[in-house]
Amino acid sequence: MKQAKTNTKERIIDAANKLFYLAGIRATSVDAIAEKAGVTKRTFYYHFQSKDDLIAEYLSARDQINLKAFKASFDEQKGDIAKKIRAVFKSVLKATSHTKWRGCGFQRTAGELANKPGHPAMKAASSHKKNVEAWLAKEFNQHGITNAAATARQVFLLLEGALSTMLIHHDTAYIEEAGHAAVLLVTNAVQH
Amino acid sequence: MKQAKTNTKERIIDAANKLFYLAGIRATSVDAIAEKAGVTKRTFYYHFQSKDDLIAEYLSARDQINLKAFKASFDEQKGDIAKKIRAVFKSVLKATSHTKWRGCGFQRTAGELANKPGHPAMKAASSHKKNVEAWLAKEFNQHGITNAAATARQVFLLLEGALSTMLIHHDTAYIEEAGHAAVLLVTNAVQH
DNA sequence: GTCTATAAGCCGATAGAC
DNA sequence: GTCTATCGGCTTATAGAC
Repeated sequence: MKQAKTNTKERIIDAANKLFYLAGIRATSVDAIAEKAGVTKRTFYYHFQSKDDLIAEYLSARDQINLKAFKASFDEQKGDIAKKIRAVFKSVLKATSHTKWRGCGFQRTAGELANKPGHPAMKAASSHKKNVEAWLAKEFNQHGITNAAATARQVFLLLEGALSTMLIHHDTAYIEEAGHAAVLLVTNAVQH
Repeated sequence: MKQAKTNTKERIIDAANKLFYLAGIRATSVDAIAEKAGVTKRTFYYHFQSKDDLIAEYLSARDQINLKAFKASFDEQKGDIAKKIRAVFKSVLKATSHTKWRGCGFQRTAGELANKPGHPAMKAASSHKKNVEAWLAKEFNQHGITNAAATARQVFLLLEGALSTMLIHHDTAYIEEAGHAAVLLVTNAVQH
């Protein structure tokens, strides 16, 4: 029945999410995913056309989850736009402080697929990052920042740089410094 | 004789450099590297203990090459610190405009090895990024910026964010916006 | 829709010759 | 220091049964 089909597919995506994020896409075999999901490979290939197909679905499923986390930390913080941005970076600091944190899954997947620009997972990564930047631009615009698009891009770049660097150095001081710079740029933009 | 040994080893590293950067570390086989270098696998394993060994040497060899490129664009530009930083971002714009550009090799390698924190290649990536940041801090300090370390880190984060994002979007507008923000932060820091 | 079994090939690494 | 040959295992994906 339909119910069972959906559960199985979601269980496979859940397993892929954990394994892909932990060890990377190419280092994770279909065998390992099927085993973790508790299904055989035959079942796996019933639900997914190929491993590439699963990779794309894995990233697409992460898009709204990550975006909602950003929005939540922003919306929950009361005060001016500088305070709200500070809250966003603080929530990233908290997320990246976990020992299980292994960088940004979108960045890492894009890195692994760098030689396949048309890959659906690459499009999913691009789409997600555009969504984050567009959300920032929308909020900045609503908070009276005239050059909202440019400022949003600058804040976005600081965030991405910190995510990338913290994967390499495992030092949360980078997201803090990124937050300081972001607040500086936003405050500066409000006054113009 | 020693001469021949050195040439062979360098030829293998050259081949690895091209293939690793093009397709990624895990997607590149030792077979493919040996073939491109024009040696057999037996010869490969005479010069390198393992594939992991080669990965580390590949990144270590890139450290000074990249760093010198940064320094050159900075030193060649005459004028104040803002102009020099603008020149650095402009040189990155030029480098990332090539169709063969596939992101930052250090970021991509670190992403693939995210689950192996002690891997020598991860240490090489960390070391390289620290060198870039430390070089910026040194220059900022010499150019009379009081909070040189913090400003250097902010500029570094903008650079890293742009490199990461351009791999995903293939849009050089990001390095331009990063450059604008960097100049803004540096100019602001000079005045304090 | 899920199972067992297996294809066909590529992976990193090694053996022995010279 | 470089060659040919090959190991054992893992890879994505498929075949046929129920």
